[in-house]
Amino acid sequence: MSPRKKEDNEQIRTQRQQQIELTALELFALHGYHRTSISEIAKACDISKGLMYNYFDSKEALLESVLLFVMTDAADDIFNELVQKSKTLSPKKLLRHGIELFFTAMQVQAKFWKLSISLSMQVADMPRIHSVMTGIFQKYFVELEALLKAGKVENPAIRARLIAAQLDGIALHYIVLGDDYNLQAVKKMLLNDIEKLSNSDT
Amino acid sequence: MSPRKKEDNEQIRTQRQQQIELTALELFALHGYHRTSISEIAKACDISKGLMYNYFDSKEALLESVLLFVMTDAADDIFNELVQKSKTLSPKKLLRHGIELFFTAMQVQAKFWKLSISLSMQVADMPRIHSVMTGIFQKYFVELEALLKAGKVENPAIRARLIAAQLDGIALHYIVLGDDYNLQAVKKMLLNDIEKLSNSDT
Amino acid sequence: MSPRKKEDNEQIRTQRQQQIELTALELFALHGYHRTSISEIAKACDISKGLMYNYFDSKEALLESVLLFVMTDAADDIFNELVQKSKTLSPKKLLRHGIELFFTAMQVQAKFWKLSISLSMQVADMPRIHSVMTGIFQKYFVELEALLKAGKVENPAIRARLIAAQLDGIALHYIVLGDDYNLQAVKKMLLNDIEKLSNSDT
Amino acid sequence: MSPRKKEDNEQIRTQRQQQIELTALELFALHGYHRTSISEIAKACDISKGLMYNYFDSKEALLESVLLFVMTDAADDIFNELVQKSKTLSPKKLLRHGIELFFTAMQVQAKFWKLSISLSMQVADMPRIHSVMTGIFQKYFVELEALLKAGKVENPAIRARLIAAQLDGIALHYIVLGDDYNLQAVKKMLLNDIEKLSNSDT
DNA sequence: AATGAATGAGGCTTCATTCAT
DNA sequence: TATGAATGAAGCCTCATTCAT
Repeated sequence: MSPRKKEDNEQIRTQRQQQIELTALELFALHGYHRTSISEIAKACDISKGLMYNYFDSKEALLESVLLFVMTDAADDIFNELVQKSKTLSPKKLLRHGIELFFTAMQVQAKFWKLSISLSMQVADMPRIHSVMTGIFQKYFVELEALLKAGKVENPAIRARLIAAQLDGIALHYIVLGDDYNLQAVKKMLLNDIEKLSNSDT
Repeated sequence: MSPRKKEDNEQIRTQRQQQIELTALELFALHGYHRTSISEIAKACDISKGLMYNYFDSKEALLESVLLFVMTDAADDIFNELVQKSKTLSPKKLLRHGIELFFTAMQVQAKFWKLSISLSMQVADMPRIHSVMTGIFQKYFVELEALLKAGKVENPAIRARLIAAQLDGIALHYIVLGDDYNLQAVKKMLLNDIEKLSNSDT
Repeated sequence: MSPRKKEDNEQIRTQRQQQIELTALELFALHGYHRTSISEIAKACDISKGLMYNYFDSKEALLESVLLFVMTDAADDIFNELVQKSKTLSPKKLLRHGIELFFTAMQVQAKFWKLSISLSMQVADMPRIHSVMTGIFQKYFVELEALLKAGKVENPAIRARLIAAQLDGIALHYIVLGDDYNLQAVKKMLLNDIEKLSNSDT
Repeated sequence: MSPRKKEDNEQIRTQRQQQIELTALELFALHGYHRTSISEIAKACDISKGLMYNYFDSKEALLESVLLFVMTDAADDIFNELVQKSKTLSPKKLLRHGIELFFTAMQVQAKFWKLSISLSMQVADMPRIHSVMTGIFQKYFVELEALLKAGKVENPAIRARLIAAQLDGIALHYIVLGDDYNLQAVKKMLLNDIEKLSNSDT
């Protein structure tokens, strides 16, 4: 009945959607959400403006999609790898490894952090986006807390928040200051701190 | 023609300018830079749109001015108070006091943080703003470093960056999560950590 | 290749076309011609947008078709019923019956009236639609005139126009004011007037 | 203080507003509300699109303004003249005169009628416009009712609705059919009917 | 016959900025 | 110094229509 086969269409849709999301992530992260126009994204995707609305109901819906995409596909990577390793590594080493992953991701997936942080400041007017953002942070806390609990760290809930804040703060400074920021030295000291933390608990 | 003396005029000018900056800060922080129009600011100041351009060349120039104002007048408050106290308090107590000031400021001057952080993400396109922002952070690091050096903390330069990151990370989470974030518990643990840090140095 | 016989195909085509017209009438009347999109109609018909153009060359052609359909199939109902009754009823009773039919139709087929009237105002730009509309009115006059002539009413041509105007005016007010309009009282008085009219002619 | 004097500005505003409203009335009536774009109106006024929004918050607000303007400035003319004459004419002659005024207005102010009628069909989605429209009709009924009551016509409330419907129906047909509609003959018969109506009440 | 991805023109609206006064 | 009318570019979004399959 259908001319272009159904699977073909579905594939086209999926590909296009991902293409738009990736491009939007790129541009949102680079210039910020408000400075990036639908036109720009469409042009970067080499499609018409109108087609954007075949895939996303509005600019805000696109943003939401990008955030969810990034959260599930990108942020999860760290935790997934940790989950894999968790079978072989001790909690202590796992935490250390997790932090190292964070530093790598921060540099590699700078886009994600930049977008997340910049958005997190201006989402009061966008309730759906705000709830996605808080979801990201809360999940982050919870997973870290589980890791710390496994490592028998004292007061893991609050400690998780402190470590998360530490990491996000570093990311923030790194994003703003770029290579002027001595990331390696900071990382080294942080790992050293964490080491002591675990020691003091054993 | 001009019964008002020159000095009066200059004073009025300065006051107006500050009024505009304060209003802009308020609105930029509340709704974001892009969502705040010159019209809104003018209306909130009870002056005409045209007059705005008598004081600031452009919206971006106003933003720059706001940031500078905020950096010199607002952010300095913490350090100034610390400088005052530095004559009577030990470095250890001074650091503790500084952190407590930070937490107070974070809650009281949330506007400033929100604006600063959100802007700091999107300034690649605004070089002047970017350089103001990096200036803010660098100054922040340097002053903290001096404090730590006085307290004989090891490796004060990097430690200063870590503490600053810790604080900014907490601010970031607090801004995003609001009262869902257990600020008091975090603060308590952080102070405890700092305490140990200083202890290990004595 | 085609196991379906030709006649079946034609039947399907005709059914589809009517289905589209009916759906379009519904939606045009509900939201207005301009606020109803081809997409909406297609979705309501559970067919694709593309297929719409297999049946109608353009949105305007669809409108024209809808109007013609409505004129021939819907408006005629009143007259057809009258024609049926005309064999048994006296002209006087026939007129009375016709008016009662009109009131019923106005309430039951409000869609038709709403669409017809609203379109009739804006057809200067749509000559084909305009000619369809004028055709509807002229036919209406002529049939009413015949009825009046049979009833020996004086000056039936102009009287037909007056009665038609009376009815359309009532419909207009009823459509705008809805149930705030005292339709029953108006109907009663109108029938009474008509009664007198016929009386004065006997 | 003010550069261009306040009165000047007010005058400019008033003139522009009226100019826009008049132009909009013209175009809305000619092509319908939905087919008339803000762009077109602006162009016809020889001003920028942007300026339109200095005077009206939205296209719908402009429409509302046009309707109110037309209702108070145009529709009132008939009643005002009647009020003037009411001191010298008998109610019977007054009604006759009113109807003659209506016919004149219908031809002279065709725009108003066309707009009103065409809008009245499609305002279900625009509550503010709908309430303006119903207000127009209700006022119309009430004033006519008062006139009839003064003329001691039986059941003036319903009779007012019937006459109003009669007039609006004639207007409707005249608008659609234009000069094919025998307006003079219809008018003559209508006046004759009204004459009888009053007679039968004396 | 049928689909729906894709286009592109056009619609409404906002807003930084200019300028006559 | 001060106003606010005016501009024009740009933004988001809708939709009739086309076309490859």
